[in-house]
Amino acid sequence: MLSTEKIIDAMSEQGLRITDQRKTLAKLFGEHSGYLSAKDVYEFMGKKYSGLSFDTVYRNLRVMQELGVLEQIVFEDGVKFKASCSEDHHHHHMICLQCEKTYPISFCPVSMADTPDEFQVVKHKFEVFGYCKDCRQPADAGLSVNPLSGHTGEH
Amino acid sequence: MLSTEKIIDAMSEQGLRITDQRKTLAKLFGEHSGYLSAKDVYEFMGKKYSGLSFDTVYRNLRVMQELGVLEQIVFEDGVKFKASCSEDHHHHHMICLQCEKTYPISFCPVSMADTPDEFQVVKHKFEVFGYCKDCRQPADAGLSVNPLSGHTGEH
DNA sequence: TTTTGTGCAAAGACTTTGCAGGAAG
DNA sequence: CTTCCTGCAAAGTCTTTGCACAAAA
Repeated sequence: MLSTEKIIDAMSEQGLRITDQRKTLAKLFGEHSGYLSAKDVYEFMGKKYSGLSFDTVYRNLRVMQELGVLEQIVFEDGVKFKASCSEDHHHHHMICLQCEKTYPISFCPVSMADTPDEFQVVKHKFEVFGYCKDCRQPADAGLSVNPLSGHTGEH
Repeated sequence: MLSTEKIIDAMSEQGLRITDQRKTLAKLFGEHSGYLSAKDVYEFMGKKYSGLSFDTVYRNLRVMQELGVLEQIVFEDGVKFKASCSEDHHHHHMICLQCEKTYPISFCPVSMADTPDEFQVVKHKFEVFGYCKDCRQPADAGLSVNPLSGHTGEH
């Protein structure tokens, strides 16, 4: 994941002005490895900047995403952001349903899925959801822990 | 994919009233194998029902999704619906970026991704995007056709 | 001092909710 | 004839845009 400094450097190199708010944003994402919604970010920033407006948060999130320092993912419950991965090789993720931190998976299933030749593969998505070691749930919490019985978006 | 009749039967069995609009909805999803947005559905239904209101479309889509006859997926550009899969075994999908039809993939990568024991796997998502045989794109259309170079949401 | 960022206000897109009349069973 | 469905109107949520002032380089 990109560090606070790398985020600031990247913004600076692209000619963006390094305002105090943007420094704080860089720090937030540089130190928080989970996903954050625009509202999360607004609430966090609001603690420091009393007159903060929502549109500036949106603008900065968008600028940072377009610049490539933030990744934007659409979850069922809305759009969320986190610092881009610094790993440069292709990989996938485990995502914790509690803290929304991500952990890399180096295995890539695409070559093993026998997609017929007449289907032109462009991109793919492989995500494993569950609870990380810090957020373990009781086994009987009503959620299956059998990897083959929990389904999301695979239909 | 569920047929028009199965959709209607399921709704009827659950005590839902089979109105003309709902018959048309069942027919739409029973015969269209791609994903449709609420707007798509509204526009289609609007051709037949002049005084149609958006909220009724939303209500019916939600009811049908909660009943299980429709599947709802969040794409980058919004929420979309299609008839539920009738296949009862676990599978994944190839999704055409042009027509948004889906094609089953029986291979499931979860067991092969070496998720550490301390990560409690709950569910997973594996989707392959591209162009189906009816929607092939020229190879130089600016989109990679290399399955290993196209990335979406895997970071 | 020039260019970009910010807050404010407003609007826009999408979705949900309360209500009263109308239709299904 | 009872219950559910529909359209209408309104409101709610999330996000974007235009403008004038303020701040960065």
